[in-house]
Amino acid sequence: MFIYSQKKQGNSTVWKDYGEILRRWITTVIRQQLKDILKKLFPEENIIIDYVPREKQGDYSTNIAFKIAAQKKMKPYETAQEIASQIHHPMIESISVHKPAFINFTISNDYLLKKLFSEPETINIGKGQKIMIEFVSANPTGPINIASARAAAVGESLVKLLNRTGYEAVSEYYINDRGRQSSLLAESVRQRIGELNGKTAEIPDGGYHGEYIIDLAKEVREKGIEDIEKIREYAIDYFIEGHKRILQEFGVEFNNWIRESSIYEKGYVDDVLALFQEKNLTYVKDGAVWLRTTELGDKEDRVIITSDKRHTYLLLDIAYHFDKMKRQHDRLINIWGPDHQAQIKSLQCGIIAIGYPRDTLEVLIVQQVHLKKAGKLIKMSKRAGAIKTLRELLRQIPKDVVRFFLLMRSNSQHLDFDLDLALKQSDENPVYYVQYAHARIKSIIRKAQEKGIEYNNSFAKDIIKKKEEITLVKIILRFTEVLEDAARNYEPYILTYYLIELARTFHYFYQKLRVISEDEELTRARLALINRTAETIKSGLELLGVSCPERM
RNA sequence: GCGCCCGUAGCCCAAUUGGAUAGAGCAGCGGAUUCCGGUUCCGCAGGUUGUGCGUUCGAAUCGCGCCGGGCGCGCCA
Repeated sequence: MFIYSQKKQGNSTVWKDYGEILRRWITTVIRQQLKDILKKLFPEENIIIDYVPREKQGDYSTNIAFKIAAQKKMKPYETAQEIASQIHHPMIESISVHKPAFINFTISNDYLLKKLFSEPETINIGKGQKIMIEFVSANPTGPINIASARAAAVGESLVKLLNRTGYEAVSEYYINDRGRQSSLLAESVRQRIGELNGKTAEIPDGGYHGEYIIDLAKEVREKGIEDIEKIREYAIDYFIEGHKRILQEFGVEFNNWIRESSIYEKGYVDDVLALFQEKNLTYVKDGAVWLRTTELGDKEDRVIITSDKRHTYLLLDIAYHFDKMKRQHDRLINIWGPDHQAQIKSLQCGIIAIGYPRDTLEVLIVQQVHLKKAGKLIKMSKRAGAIKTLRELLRQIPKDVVRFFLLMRSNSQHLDFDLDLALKQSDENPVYYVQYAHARIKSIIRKAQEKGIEYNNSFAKDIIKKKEEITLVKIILRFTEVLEDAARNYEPYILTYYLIELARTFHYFYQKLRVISEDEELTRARLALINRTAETIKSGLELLGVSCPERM
């Protein structure tokens, strides 16, 4: 193994401008800085910076030597040594070359600590791009179920993550307030009203059987509403209000609620049809109007107007996305359940048809949620009354736990929601584990204040040097990198896992070292350190929509 | 039949998106703590990454074929 220590080389020109360079670089994420350094040496290459596996020497690592060696037909290990010898930077304490050809960087403690206590970074991977995320958009024909709850948790967290990383992101909820489903709803309610009046209810095919319809019917009867159109209106408002209330209770608020009917009112359905006509993208077959989606990459052409002159959901969806783009968004993200997976392609073709690039729209499929109790999955049938709703879930499990649990898996993973674990208020429950770390820190800080100990971020940085301290410093500094990864991948769970690890690292630190001691200088430094830890936990939980109490 | 997702320790899941000796938690066994919050920490044990080929310096990750599980595939939304 080769080690190049920059200090030993005593390169005075490198070190002369240390202060200046430090000020200039300090606001950039470490991983990005290393990328920039290597980019100067290899402008053509896609530089990849990894974390060094635990128990290995160094903090960050690059595989660039493998690629260069392959290109130039050189030996990887020697190439790595040569590259390593060319890199000098004040933040790098030492560079080492390992086995096949990894180049590892160890960041200097001094630099890490100065960075930790400098101004918080503003991350800007989004560069002000305007993104709209549409999610939940549950039909106003029944209560919000648990699958939608997951979409709500993911969507809201994503909006926050994207805004935190330099995008301008907003959320939207789309309401299907017209069309077949709402007609069936209205008729189902009318039948139930009839039943309340002593007749036999005849729920239409595809209608709604749930008991919640009976509650609604009682209300409608009370108000004396009889006209079917008025019933439809009332029923839709009833559910929308219910959705708003429960989502608010869940901590999810949308920037905008938009109704399908408003798309019609703006004339966008006709505009879109005219646009298709103009581009010769439609034709009539079997009395229906078809969109030539095959020409845009779909498997088959799709019907947009049925032979009995009804508009299909696809046409409406395209018109709705036309509306979204009219509102000056650079990109659109939709969060859908797996049952809608087959529609992605058609809609993206629609996006092209109205004149935007295919990747303007990205659809995230968030997989289903299964409830688990006593080690067994609870069967969720779509039959009336058997649906597990968000409301029911929130009656049993605290909001914070539900949010956290729903963000513990990657979007594409099926999620088993363990009700027994969720109910436990012990360290087995990861939400409390993370919150407890924060509360414990706050308790220590209160204790210090009672003793009249003042602390701030300006202390001699070489006081912090124990292994447990430095490990904590490093993991806190990774926070911004984690936010980038989570935002780039649209995966809040990356942040969830990070917070558990951060809490674990703190608990370990706490177990090994005392914060408040006889050594006043050290006490002040450690108070500053744990205070940064608490701030990071709080900031992370906030992005997940989970609260962060001072005491528990 | 076709499309998408998934398969990793007894259980539930990670693995920096192609990197180094595959890691946490739970369950099991054994320890720590006069103390700033014991809702904490440490150790032990646990693996042919469903399976077979292939791609390359390097594969849990990529490609093809099987096996197993889930969800879709309307002139419904």
